Amino acid sequence: MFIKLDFESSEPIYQQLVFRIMEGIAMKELKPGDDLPSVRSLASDIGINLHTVNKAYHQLKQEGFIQIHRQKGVVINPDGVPKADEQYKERLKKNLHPLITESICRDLGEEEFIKLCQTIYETYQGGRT
Amino acid sequence: MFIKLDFESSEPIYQQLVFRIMEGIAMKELKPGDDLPSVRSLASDIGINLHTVNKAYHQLKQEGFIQIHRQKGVVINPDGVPKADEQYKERLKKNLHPLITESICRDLGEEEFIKLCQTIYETYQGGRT
Amino acid sequence: MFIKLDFESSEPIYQQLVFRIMEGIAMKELKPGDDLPSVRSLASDIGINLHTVNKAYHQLKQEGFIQIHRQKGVVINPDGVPKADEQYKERLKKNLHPLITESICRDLGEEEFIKLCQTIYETYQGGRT
Amino acid sequence: MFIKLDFESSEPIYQQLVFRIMEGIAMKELKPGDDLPSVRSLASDIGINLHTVNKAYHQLKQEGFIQIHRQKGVVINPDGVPKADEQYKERLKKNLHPLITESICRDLGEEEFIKLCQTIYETYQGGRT
DNA sequence: GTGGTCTAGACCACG
DNA sequence: GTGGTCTAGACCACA
Repeated sequence: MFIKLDFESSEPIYQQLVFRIMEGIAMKELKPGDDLPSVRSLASDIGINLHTVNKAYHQLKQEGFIQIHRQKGVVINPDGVPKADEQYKERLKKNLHPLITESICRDLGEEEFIKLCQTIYETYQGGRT
Repeated sequence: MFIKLDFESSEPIYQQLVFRIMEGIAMKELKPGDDLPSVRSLASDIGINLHTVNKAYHQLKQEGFIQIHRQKGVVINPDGVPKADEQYKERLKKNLHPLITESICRDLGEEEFIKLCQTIYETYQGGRT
Repeated sequence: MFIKLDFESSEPIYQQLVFRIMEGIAMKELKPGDDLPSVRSLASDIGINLHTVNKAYHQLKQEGFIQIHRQKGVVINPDGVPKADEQYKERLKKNLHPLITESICRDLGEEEFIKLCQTIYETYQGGRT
Repeated sequence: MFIKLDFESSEPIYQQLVFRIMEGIAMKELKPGDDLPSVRSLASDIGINLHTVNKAYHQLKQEGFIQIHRQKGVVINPDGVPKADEQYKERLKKNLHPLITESICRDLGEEEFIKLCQTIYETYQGGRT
């Protein structure tokens, strides 16, 4: 797990962290049951405050990606991550909408948009090599 | 132009407003050269602060969607909206990335994801009905 | 809204605060749409840190009791509080279980236990007088 | 005595253990004078730390449920478990209060709440089957 | 050692 | 003035 954050970005650090960990899961670098570093060690590794890590972990817990055991630490949800349900699809749609709207305005066609998505999907094709 | 904002959303009002106007353009309800309501009238129509409308307009101007003339008012850029360039594609990719990452985690396949995008694209197919 | 907390208690302050606000709702002192004090003012009123209030508010938001508007402040969910669903009943049962278990051990009969519950329910009978 | 603990729960292990043993007593599986496993054997049976079992035992002793003899081991209090006194009722009430408060907020009526309690009481009706 | 809680103080975006 | 974020540092319960 190499975690690289962009401290210049307006995206909150804890949010970036959430996505970096999701990336690890999508990449199969992190598998159900795997340990995650403790809030303290991860915080000091990245050079951020432990509360920031905590917030990221709690959001991931909230969404069912990880489990937090009081004294033992943090693990990827051994039962696997919750599947996409209707609620998630709605959320996804709502997030996708403005991106597509602007793309249409800028004359970026459906085919090209989808090709772009596929490019990103390919990033995850092989998983860890 | 019916503009509906979600005041409960965590998305800033001005940002929502920007996208609503982009939607109008994508829907062909707003065409190059068309007038937009003045800051004042739009603000009072929607019932929001002047500054909020102002911020939205300036962001749209900044991105080349509209022109703001001191006395004549606000119009959709008569030369049309700037096309998608590499810089935009990069931005789009960056925004798309986390959405795709989470979808993969949640086992939402590429096909389904793309189908979802197409569903949204269809919304704009006919333009205003 | 008079909010009294027990700083000696082992129950976290933010948790107590959550229940005090729920009490206000149960008592009909707080009705859907009502404003709640800002995190800062409530914190200084009670004499605790604003982060503690924040945590309480976010838990209430999470459970659908309140809405947090970025700049406008905090209100009781205008659509009313979410009804008890199966999930809640399960949680309630799980919380009730040990209480009943110990009561049985201590020879406190079902009738007396229920009478005790009724006593508490009566507290809320009239609402605010 | 089958003891099942939920290591994912936020409830401390020793607390869960206390309630499991109370459950045994409420179920009449454990009767006054009965032996309990030694700290060591119970800990290794369940796969938890010695200290954790110790803490649970001492809490039970503190409340008069069990007796701990240096060499003879641990037994359920031969004089029976202490009856519910006023102090216990106060504690019970305090624990019940927030559960009832939230139930009222969620529109779960008194009748249904009591029915739920009765359901739990029934679990103990027949004792061990 | 772990996470949970609380405090204190700071800066920022928003409206 | 509002909530959102981040930092820093402290104490506690648990195992």
